[in-house]
Amino acid sequence: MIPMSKYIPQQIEPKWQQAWAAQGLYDTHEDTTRPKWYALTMLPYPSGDLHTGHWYAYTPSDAAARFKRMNGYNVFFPIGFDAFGLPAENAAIKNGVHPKVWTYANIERMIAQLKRMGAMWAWDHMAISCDADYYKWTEWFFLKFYDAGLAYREYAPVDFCPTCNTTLAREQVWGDDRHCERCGTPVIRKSLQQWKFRITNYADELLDGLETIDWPERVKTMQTNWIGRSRGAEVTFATEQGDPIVVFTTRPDTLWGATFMVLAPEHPLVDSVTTDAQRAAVDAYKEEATRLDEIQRAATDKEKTGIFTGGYAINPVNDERIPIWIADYVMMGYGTGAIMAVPAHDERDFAFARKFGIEIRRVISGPDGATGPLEAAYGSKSEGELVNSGSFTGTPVAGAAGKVIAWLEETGKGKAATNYRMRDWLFSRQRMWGSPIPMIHCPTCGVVPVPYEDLPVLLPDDAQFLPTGESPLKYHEAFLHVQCPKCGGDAERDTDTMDTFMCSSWYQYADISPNYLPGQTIHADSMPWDPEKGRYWLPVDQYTGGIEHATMHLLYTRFFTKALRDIGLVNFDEPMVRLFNQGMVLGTDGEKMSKSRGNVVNPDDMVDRYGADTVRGYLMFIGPWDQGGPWDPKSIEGITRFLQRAWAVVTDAAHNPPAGEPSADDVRMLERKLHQTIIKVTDDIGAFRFNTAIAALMELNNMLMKYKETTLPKAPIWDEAVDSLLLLMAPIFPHISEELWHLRGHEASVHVQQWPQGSATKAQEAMVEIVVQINGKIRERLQVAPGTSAAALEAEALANANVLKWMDGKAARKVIAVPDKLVNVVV
RNA sequence: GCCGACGUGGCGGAAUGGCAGACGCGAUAGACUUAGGAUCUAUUACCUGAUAGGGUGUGGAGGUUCGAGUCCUCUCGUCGGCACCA
Repeated sequence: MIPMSKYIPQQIEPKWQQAWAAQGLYDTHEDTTRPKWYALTMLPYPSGDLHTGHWYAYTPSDAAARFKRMNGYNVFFPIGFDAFGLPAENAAIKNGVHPKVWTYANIERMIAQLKRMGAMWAWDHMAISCDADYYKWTEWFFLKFYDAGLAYREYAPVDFCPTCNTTLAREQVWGDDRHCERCGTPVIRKSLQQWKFRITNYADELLDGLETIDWPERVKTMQTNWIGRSRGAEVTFATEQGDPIVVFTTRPDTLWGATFMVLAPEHPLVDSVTTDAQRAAVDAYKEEATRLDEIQRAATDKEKTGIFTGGYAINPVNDERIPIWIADYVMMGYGTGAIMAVPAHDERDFAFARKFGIEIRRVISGPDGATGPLEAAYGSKSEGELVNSGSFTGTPVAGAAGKVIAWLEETGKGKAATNYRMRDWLFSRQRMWGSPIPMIHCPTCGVVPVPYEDLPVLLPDDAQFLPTGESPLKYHEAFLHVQCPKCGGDAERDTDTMDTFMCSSWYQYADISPNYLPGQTIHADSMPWDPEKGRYWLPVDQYTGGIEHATMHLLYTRFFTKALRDIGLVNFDEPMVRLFNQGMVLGTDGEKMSKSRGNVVNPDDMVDRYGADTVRGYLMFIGPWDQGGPWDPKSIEGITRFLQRAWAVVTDAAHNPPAGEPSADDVRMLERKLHQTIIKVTDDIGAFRFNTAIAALMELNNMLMKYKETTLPKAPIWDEAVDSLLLLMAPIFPHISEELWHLRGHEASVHVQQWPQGSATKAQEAMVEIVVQINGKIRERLQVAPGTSAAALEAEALANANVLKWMDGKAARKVIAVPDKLVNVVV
């Protein structure tokens, strides 16, 4: 007899967490007899305080991992820290503590907080990206990319955050006001020497690969937009002097409508095409364009400006002479920095031509055959046909572009071309707390890579942090000065560090065997992780994390994996087979939790009060995981009550059983409910629908609660139901289910048990209720055996007195009968 | 401007085209209790009605269907992404 007792999570949770750790219950072992499952959640930054958002990201993914494990998978579920980053450095400047000290203190604190979640993480595989034996490999990857021609250094205008005092990648500049993704400050433009990765080499593959992975459509759409592939043609115009000017166009079918050409103000041919008469005005315009920042230039509602260069270009399709203008609506950074302007069929060119009185020549007829003057640009690609277009006149516009491209290629006037919106990944950061870029600048030899054998380039532990806005590495003599590996002469190290997205691009590989080959000399042909373990575990089967990384981390890590494949380190194309984006848990007021709003819910307080199981369960109960939702301080009580009732079901039942035997009907009813619950919970957890899984668990428990003082607990089905309930609860509520499992006399952990098998036959209702509708309105309900045929249902319905009453003597015009569902009589 | 997601009780939410509102919170009434912000029982979309019953109802307007929260068209609103990208 299980003694009656009370559910006190504060007693059982630490007890089981310690027991699990002592037993090594969650240690990872390769095991070829079971299918592997690599489950990973985006690693946290060690800010020093775990917030509710972390709980919302991690505890459901833990439940999903536990579920997989109980379903026979050998699950690898690592945790670690994405530990480089600016907050550590800012703290150093403020408090004079080295970022390393600050970071590792935070990590220690956060590990303690994370452990309270009761998750099944493989702590023996924890990777920390600021460990020297981790960033040794980050540097190694850089050198491999450099050797493969994927890393290059370029002097160009770049986005710079004046608050973070560093350059940013385009992906890290957000919103209409072009602000810094991490601090919100609007960025400024600076021209600097910066390191970039040729992610654009993989643009097509990054786009096409989206079709092969099971990722949310939202992320795929965002990446598709971000990559921004557009297909068209490059057409070579010529200046009157004979210099070629290549333009990119998506509408080669409108070439005959080009009435002028526009160059970006920065275009290299501007000076040579400009006539002396126009030179002063052109120079003034160029200066004005440089002065305007990107935001002002990019404002779409801005009035078009531009100036005639005095020069002319020859349109290769008809040898027409067209004026060359410069205008800031043409960007040097996209396409070729030059366009053919077809005002009749492009909105922007139309506005420009209207303003400056340039000819608008129609080369596509309207859907009605109209060829008259246009009041607005007509851009249809499907309706109308080409007019005034030489030998192409009369070609339907649908498909015309392809025909024109073929002709351009035949005649050598142009060729098919594809352009991308995405740019190369600028990853140099002018900050100290990141992985050093292992490059040396030698006055004699130029830029020289650090030899692989000399890795890692270590960050100095004695750097001085001053509020100058500049990296301490620039002033650290011991770090800075180095002998050139090539000529042996005095040289300097690169003082930029890598974007932390470089570190997080490969943590899924680091986790396999963290800090691989610690302290050892590594070479160009070394392997950054244990190859045998890698073959077993990779790639990641299920990745989870926030959508905010859609065009940053989630794009970079895909690029990284494709580059590793081409270098020969992995044999797959995509790092994460499946992705799930959880939503955001909001404050009580429905707004994003923030200190300034004062709506922050501290998870540690909640765990102190309710226990981890309640917090876990409540977060999963709020709503669909990908939707997020507001924290309701009252609603969480419902989960605590549920757990208390589950406790009561186990500990109270059959203390004072009434005399007699349980009825067969009751036994059957409980069996039915049990199997319905198993089927529902299995489906739901498998699809991350934790909210409805918990609702189903509550329903089963409510039934057990209702019958616990009856004779039913004497029946074997009772024990089966209670044990199954605990098994079904185990992924979401690991502590209480473990405690109750043992209270019921089981020896082995609930978490190593087999997931219960639901039986559709046993879940079948004895009688089903058939709704009878007259003209779609419910008028009667029939109890019939499941599977009763449509014909039998129809007969029974039409014989029913109440049905006949509502039919009001009219004949049935049509009867729809659906077995186990309904009968609809149309009169 | 373009693309995408989402609009259901007082609240969070549930519903393979087939009984709208599961489950939970809150509320109301009752039981137990010295007490209750504990626990248990019952009720709880709205209108009407004493009950039975009847009617209405998933942002709005149409449509498809025997039948629509679900599918289609238009529209309003909220949120997100992209945007002088040629």
